[in-house]
Amino acid sequence: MENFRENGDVMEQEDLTNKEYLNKHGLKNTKQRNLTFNILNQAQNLMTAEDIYFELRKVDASINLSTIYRILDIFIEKGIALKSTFPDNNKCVFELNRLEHKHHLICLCCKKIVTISDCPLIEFERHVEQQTNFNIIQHKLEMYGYCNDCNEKN
Amino acid sequence: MENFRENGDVMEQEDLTNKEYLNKHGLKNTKQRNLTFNILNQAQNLMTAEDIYFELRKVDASINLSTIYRILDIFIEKGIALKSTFPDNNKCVFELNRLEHKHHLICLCCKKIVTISDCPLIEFERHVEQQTNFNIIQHKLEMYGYCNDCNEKN
DNA sequence: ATTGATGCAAATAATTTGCATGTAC
DNA sequence: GTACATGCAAATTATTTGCATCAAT
Repeated sequence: MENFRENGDVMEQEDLTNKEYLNKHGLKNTKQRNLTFNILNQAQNLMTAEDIYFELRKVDASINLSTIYRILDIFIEKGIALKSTFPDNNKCVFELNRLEHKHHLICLCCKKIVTISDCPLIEFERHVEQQTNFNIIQHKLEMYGYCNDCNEKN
Repeated sequence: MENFRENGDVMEQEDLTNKEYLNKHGLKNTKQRNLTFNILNQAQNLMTAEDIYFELRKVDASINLSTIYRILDIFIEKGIALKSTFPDNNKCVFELNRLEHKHHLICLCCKKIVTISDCPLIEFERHVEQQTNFNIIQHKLEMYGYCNDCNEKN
């Protein structure tokens, strides 16, 4: 039911098994990658490598944190996942690269993160593709400011 | 000569001394903050905390790296500066929050970073402000894909 | 059979912190 | 004078790496 962006095309994840999806990206279909993909796919929020690790340990106690890092690196290189950092802490957070993606608005004062569903960038992406000859497959937009509560307090 | 975004308004940096600018943000005007601001203001590229540190040491050998980190934290909290991380290495890079800002397009394969001068987000920012009651003062947009060279190789 | 992936343990390196001293207001 | 900023040294912690073993193709 989820849509993924795939080299400029829309790809229906339900059309492919995880194995097919991984193989398509030149990746072996290992248990660890499969599980990591599933966790990210089900995630409601951005997850740190450790969050993913703790989830995976529930399923398989032998899994290792450095494996998660290696999987995330390769997912990022393939454009399967996206990595961000937010002010406040320096952990990285990860999410799948989806067609139906969200952006984030962060309060610089209280660090509250608000999710924005609209995305104004579809056309702009095309424009940049033509201008640069890149094949663009994802983007990340973060907006920063002060929320109403913090504005009123100051 | 540089324009800075300041609580939704455009502010001409040349109108204010660094001291006035820092004070306006509730910050004491210390030598270290003043120098850090100048370095970031003159920077052509994104700088790491260490880059800034090495530049500052040319001017004042007694300056300390942890001070730079503290200054950057506070600049970020005030919306004076912006922090990013790129795939490949996990150092953070910093830049001033300018009206005339750039965005980045990154090749997931060779990690090349291309600078995009257009920004399609001015109106969208207003829209999100109304929707969320935030006072938005900056944003960060990164696009990811594969460059022409890497596409041809694969 | 081959190539690449994983677990483990140890290393690395970026960033943070406690505290005594210094400095802007 | 007071409140906050800095330098220093030490601590923390996220992330990476080398290597032997294991698993997918």
